Amino acid sequence: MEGKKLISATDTQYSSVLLQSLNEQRGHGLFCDVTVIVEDRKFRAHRNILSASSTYFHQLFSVAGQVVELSFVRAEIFAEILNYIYSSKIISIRSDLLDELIKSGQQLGVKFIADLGVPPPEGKNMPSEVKDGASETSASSPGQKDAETQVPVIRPDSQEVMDGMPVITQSFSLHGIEYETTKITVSDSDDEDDDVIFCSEIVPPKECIKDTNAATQNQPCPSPAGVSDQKSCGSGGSPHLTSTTAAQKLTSSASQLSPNQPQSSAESLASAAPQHLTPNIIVLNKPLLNPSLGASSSHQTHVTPTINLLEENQQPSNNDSLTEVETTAVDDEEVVEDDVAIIDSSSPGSVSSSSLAQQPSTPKAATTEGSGVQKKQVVTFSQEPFSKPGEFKIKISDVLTGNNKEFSSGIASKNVAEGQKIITLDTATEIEGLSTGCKVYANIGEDTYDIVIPVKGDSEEGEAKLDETPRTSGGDSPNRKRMKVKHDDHYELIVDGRVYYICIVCKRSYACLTSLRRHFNVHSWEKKYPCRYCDKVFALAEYRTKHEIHHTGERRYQCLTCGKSFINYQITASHIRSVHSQDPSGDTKLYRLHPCRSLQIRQYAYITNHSSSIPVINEGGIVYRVGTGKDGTEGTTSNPPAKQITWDDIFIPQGNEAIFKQNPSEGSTEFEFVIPESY
DNA sequence: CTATTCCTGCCAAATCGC
DNA sequence: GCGATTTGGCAGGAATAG
Repeated sequence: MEGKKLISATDTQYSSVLLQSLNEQRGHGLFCDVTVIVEDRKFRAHRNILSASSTYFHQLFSVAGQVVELSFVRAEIFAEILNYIYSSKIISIRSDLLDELIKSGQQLGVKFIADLGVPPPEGKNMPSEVKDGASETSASSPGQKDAETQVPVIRPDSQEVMDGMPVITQSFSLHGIEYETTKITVSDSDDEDDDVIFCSEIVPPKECIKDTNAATQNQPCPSPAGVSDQKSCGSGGSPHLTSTTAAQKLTSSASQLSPNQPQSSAESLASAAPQHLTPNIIVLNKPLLNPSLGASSSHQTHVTPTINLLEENQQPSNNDSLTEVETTAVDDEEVVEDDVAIIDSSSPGSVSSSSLAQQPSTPKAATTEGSGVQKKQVVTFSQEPFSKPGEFKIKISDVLTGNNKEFSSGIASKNVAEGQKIITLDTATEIEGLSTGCKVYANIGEDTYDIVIPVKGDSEEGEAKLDETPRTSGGDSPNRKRMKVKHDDHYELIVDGRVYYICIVCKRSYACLTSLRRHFNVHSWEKKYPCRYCDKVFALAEYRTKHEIHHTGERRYQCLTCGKSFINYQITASHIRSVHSQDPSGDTKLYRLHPCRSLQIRQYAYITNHSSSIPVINEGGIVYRVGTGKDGTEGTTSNPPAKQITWDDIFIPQGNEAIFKQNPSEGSTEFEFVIPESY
């Protein structure tokens, strides 16, 4: 016994080194597994880090996919918060942004930042004073240069650190630095993109992300990942280029996690709920369903689900409307107990109403939606005075929609006010299955709306399939029976028994899941469809096909009245309408669609990452299929393998009149076509 | 105004999985 | 072999560009 000792060793540097390493990884995009879209910026990060630092993300990632979007925080603020999460420091934030930072910290459940707004007990330096001090120091601040060094100094005893001197408490240090507009404007130009991840390019974050009013204007490209693959795709068939910049909201509030005492938590909820409202939130608490989750199991969870579905055409100019809504909609109080942060980032119901009322801040868009801009907003919030777990009001703000007629009819019938409708439900009747397919039932009058978040279990991605059927109890979506689900790419909104699939990224709704899947590739670029004749890459096979038609010049649409052939339906229809004054979409077929000769239809050949199937065209104009598809016969589903396509194959005349005339606008590509001039 | 592109419901063919 | 699922084409309306 003697001589045996227990030895403990603590690496005091470990945590900081670890954090630094993680931050470096973030900077290089290494192992980042989530993209947070804020305004039109994208932030790559690690789920674990975010969820460990933020109760909001902790909740959100129990249901969300790899792409989440926050609409209640501005990008520059979120950048600061993210920097803090990865560095434990808040560096050089403008004093006038501090309030917003604190508020966002509260919303996100980042305790440290949220606490900046809480007066420290007994005479410690108050962040509010800090803020004031910082702002005051703008006039005369002797110590600011030093403050720039950002060396935190812990001073256990409170000292007066006003007048621009760094304000330091036991738990944090905060420097007040004079903010110079011009200076910031200059510096942010390089810092601004620090956390913005476009495509696969990741710039290591620097520590100073300063404000810029023009921050959102300097985004180099609002395109989603994968755009870089598009090289010179230009306007020709690159729909993805415009797809993710809209003000889209996927937010989730931090629900309330209370410590062991159910009653106290209920009380806290009861006290907090009347004052708080969570705007556009999906809150799904794993602890609620899975008591085996360590610490979570000891907490009672209050869920404040809000689902905000907004859909609109990708009009960057509209981005702000809802963002403003969110930022104004939170007036938090925070209940913190011990180590468990209990965040109620919900907001007063009145604010919610205002948030919805602000929606018309884009009245123009709202009223034009009839032609295609679609907004669907479903917001649930706690019943104010009677808030109990599971009891919510749901508001549906729906701006219609040219496409989803049924959807609009279902909701729109509720009320219509200049395109925007706000529906307030009395109660939501049930919330269950939150972590594995959150399901929200909302009774609106006689109609029942089901909101389903079909999260695919714990699947990382790409493999979850089947097995999920029991997740949604109602058998609402037969399509999901054996659906292979590769991503958490959508929500399901069930309106009167009809299932609508909502893209999690842009919130577009689809009546068909296949349509959504097809669409989602615009965001994910999981599949890429390269043109076989040029560098262009498309997110949809059809776009590529149509584009390639322009290379080949084939005219498959033939007017039955005059025999003229056209390259696509639109031209054909236009011709029929203008020349023959007939309706091409009528019952009588006024045109004929010839089989595609130049292209191998139905190829099931696409590339995911490595493009190896782009044909090579030799000098003789012969197209060699290089590489193989799934089965080794790329593009030859219906043709013998290794078939060579020649330009003669491409320009086989169609019948007697199919003599192609190369339209300068459509066929003058990089290839020389020998085309008869007579047509 | 015209041409072009984008979008999405629908459909059929190809493929997958049992 | 069969049903389910995936894939891509088509129609036709809407949006956008010139």
